[in-house]
Amino acid sequence: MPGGRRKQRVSMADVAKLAGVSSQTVSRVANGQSGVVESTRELVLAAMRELGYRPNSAARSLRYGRFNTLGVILFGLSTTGNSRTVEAIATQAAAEGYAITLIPVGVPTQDNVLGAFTRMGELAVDGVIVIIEVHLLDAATVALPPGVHVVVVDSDAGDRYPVVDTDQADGARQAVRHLLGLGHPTVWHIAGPAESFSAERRAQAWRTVLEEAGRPVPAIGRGDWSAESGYRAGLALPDECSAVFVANDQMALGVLRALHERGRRVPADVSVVGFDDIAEASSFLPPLTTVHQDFAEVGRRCVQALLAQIGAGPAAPGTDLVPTHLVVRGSTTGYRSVG
Amino acid sequence: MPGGRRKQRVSMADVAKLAGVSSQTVSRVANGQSGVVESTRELVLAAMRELGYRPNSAARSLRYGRFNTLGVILFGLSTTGNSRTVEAIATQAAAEGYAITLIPVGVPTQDNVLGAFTRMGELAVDGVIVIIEVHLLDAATVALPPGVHVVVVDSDAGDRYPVVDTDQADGARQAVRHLLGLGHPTVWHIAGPAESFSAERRAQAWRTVLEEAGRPVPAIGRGDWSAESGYRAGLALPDECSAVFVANDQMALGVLRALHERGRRVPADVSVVGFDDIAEASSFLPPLTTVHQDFAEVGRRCVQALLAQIGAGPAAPGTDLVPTHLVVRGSTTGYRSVG
DNA sequence: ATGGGAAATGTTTACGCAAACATGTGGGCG
DNA sequence: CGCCCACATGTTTGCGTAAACATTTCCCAT
Repeated sequence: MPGGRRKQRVSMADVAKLAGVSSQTVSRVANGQSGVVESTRELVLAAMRELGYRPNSAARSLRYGRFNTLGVILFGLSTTGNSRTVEAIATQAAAEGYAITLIPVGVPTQDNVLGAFTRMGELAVDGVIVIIEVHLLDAATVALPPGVHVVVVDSDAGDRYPVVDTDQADGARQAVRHLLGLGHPTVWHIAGPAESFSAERRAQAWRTVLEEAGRPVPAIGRGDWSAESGYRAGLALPDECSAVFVANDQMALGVLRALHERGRRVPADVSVVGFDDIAEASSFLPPLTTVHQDFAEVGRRCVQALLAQIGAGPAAPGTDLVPTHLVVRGSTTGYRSVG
Repeated sequence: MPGGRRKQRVSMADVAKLAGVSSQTVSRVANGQSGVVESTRELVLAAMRELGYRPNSAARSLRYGRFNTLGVILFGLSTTGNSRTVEAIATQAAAEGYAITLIPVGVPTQDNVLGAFTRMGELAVDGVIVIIEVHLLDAATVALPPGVHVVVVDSDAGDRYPVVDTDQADGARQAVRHLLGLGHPTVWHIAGPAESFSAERRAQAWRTVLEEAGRPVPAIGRGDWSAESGYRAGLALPDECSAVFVANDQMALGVLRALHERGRRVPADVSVVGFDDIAEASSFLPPLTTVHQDFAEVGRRCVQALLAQIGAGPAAPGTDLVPTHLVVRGSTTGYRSVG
């Protein structure tokens, strides 16, 4: 029964023996180097096919000192932003000849982050992209093995590492100004969790715009990014609220439901703006006005920044902001004083 | 300028020299083997810390012949199911001491799939999980390098590989039976793309239940899983439709919007059932009755099945189905004859 | 024909780690 | 007091690859 017991992997030496050449010649053929006569090349290729030869990447990595792999440390793929960013990273990395290794951190405790960083030090990666939006990163950065190339997404570590991020603040500004421009006296805000940098940055921008416009700053609402939490926050909005900027689209969905249940029409009575522009936003009832994030571009820039580091040595800290833009749909309209 | 040029990585030999022991002793300490006296261990650990030693996983892999890494081939993380399955896979793999490498296939053409499989052959992975729901897999399987351990998700490759999948058919049956049980004369269906196995299996089960119940089988609608396509399909539903089973929650969202625009109330005039139970489903207007999929369990079983193969040799083909269950919310209600 | 030289191919070596085997060291027991 | 054994530590070796260097081949110019 052939194949019952898996044979050893085929090495260059095996191919060389079958082809009757030296293993170095096999190596040359495998790497497409010149200096191998056509007939020999054919011979070697035939032997490779016959034996099903596949290069051993461990040996190759050992030889070259590089893995052609990037690590991505994150908490979860469940948030829209993360999965889309990771997808873009994977795609861009593949285009550059790199594979990506996922290093999930289960629960966002500091211990776990430290553990992931430690493990990562032993992983076969040439560089790391950290997608950890919470403040935990602060304390953990000290544990990052020295000499490891790092790019951080969505954080305020811009003083220590190269950071790529969506221009959260500008997106929030656009959202709030849009609502003020529609004549609303002020704008309520339902923010994400306090530990999140994005949430803080969006909330901060919201507050600043209101203050600069001399408008009252209403009490802030809080959610945990989930639609359910948005629903609860929506129920808590006061009756005089005519415009609300919600920190992400999922929570905005919950807000729409809460307002609906309270008999408040959107946008006639209340205008709602979200953030992210998830694919479903245009199918909400009503279609959601929201801030579009270019996750793909974030992923792309991450990879480029990291590869640049790997190629040219450590990069200067700093923040690279990807622009956002407001997409106006049906959930916002001009202010009409409430009876 | 120290650090301007990155120093060579620290090897066991460096640590050994500093600690004044042999590299083998360093190896023993690094792997926590017994047979090293405490004082020596301390010495070595101190040297490791001082030099910032980190084991080289390429050398380790070369030595052991294993990578402790699993590959995941997929088209994209943009679908809810994929990203949640991948997350579960990553988590479970991490718990078992394995990292996971993502191998994205950009556009689902056969060439690209073949390319990914070829590349994968050269990747540093001990096994592969294939998450490719479309029929393209058929032709591509021939390209899977022999001797590579494989588990497939969401496919009909059960005759060739071990397959783990959600029990699509049973979920669809529950959905349709629920609607019939509410008194609806028949049930419309908006299916996913024809190339998708899941879509086909859900549609097939829908048809079978109707036929077994002796009900008329209405013309099938089609979408591409997106909310937008669900919207279009919803606009196309005939007026006499009182119950519709939509192949995923995103499309169901679009259907809800379409029905709303047409002035048809849900669930009073039309009952709607989705599939997936995404987190947002409970915040739709109205909250969506849908079939819950346990993506986490799928991911877990994938990893377990794959590791079992790696440990014990090739596994028999076959399909491992993860149960689903219907979650009844506000989008379905008893049939009332229309006008 | 013959020497020179370029092109083709072969041989040696090191990458970092750890198993297998070899050596050293000290303590217990007859 | 001496022998032997258990345990600590050192040395050798090979995993698969490819750079660096060595050798062979063969064609061409003289």
